[in-house]
Amino acid sequence: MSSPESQTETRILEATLRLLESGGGEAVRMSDIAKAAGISRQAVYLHFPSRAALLIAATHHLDRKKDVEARLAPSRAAASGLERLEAYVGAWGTYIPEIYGMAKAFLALAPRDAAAAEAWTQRMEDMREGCEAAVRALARDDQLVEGLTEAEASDLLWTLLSVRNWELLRKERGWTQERYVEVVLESARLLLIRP
Amino acid sequence: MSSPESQTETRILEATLRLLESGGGEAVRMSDIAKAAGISRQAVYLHFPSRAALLIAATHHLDRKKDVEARLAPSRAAASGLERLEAYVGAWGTYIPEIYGMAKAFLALAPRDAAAAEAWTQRMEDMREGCEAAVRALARDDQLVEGLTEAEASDLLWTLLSVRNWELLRKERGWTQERYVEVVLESARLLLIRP
DNA sequence: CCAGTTGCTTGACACGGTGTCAATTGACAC
DNA sequence: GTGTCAATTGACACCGTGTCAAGCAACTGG
Repeated sequence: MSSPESQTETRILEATLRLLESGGGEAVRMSDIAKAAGISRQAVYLHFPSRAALLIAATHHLDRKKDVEARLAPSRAAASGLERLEAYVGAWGTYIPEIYGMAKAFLALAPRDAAAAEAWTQRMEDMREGCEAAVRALARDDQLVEGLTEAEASDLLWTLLSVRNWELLRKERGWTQERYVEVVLESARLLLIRP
Repeated sequence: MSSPESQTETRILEATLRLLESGGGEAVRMSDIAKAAGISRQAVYLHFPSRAALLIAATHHLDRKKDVEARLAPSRAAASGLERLEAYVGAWGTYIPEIYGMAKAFLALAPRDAAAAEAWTQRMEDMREGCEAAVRALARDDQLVEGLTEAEASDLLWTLLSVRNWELLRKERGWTQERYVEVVLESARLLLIRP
């Protein structure tokens, strides 16, 4: 799980990310990854016991590469609840496109693979904690809308920010990334801030 | 596609719906359906050329059974834009749970089957037309929020009402169906109605 | 220099699920 | 009876995942 990561492992993970990034999603087979990494298909199994495990390892690799923590720092540092909300929505909204290939692979695998489903659920759970923190900050400022509990408000924000929604607006409906962030930000304000 | 539907075909379709309804989703194999319909696996292929085609036929069967048109009538008949929006959100919001099994199967199949993806996209396209109509009615009443084009407002409503969002709130976060409808309705008002 | 270990290769194979094909059977109609 | 139709059985191809065994090349240490 957390052994120092050999030369070859890194190559496999990098190849995986490369393939996922270029739209692949489901169509990234173990053999594709092996080929991209320049090794045999079987050799991949010497390092990762299953496709699900490889994908999970690849997300960790991606997180380290993208430095998730640094991105969330501004949100955590925000003075007011409103600022915190805005920073969080902005950060996550711009993070989604970078992890979309990964997300797609997980979402496609999840219905058939319990381990993948579990891993994805966990990540979404983590994301929801950010939502909760923002909502709590709003509540502390007495800025949270009436008519929603803190839990409900967190769920609503979490849903609004889901990768699927991003996919719908960006990919299906052709929104630009800028417009997506603008509208989602404004929506979050309308839904969560007391008028 | 639209031949009169034999005895056996009906039995297959009914069996399919029965299995999908009981949570199955992905785990509904051709052999399961055959067994449930009381025929051999191969016989299913005598009536439907592929799993995707069978699922598509099953949605049509479901639509007829659930009488989609009747459900949408109140929305179409609404006098004001606001009423139309409310009727539409209410109707669709209560329809989702009834088609959820079906939707799950499509969503799981779509990444690997172009025909299934196409069929699902088409259905979502139809649903979006309802959103567009509601938004147009709002605009006609001069009630549409500023800052969104009609197309954007339709997309936003369409996204808000997505099956995935329903799934997130109801299945992942444990919301009740009533609360889901209430909150989504109120959200639609907040996002789309000029204050 | 040889022995052992490590990391990879090749090739073969099992499994599960979809989809195809051929031969057969049973029922019903003319 | 003969033909036709709907279904059956059994076998098989294809794909992608995952497993296993044997071999090989390079490095390491005695």
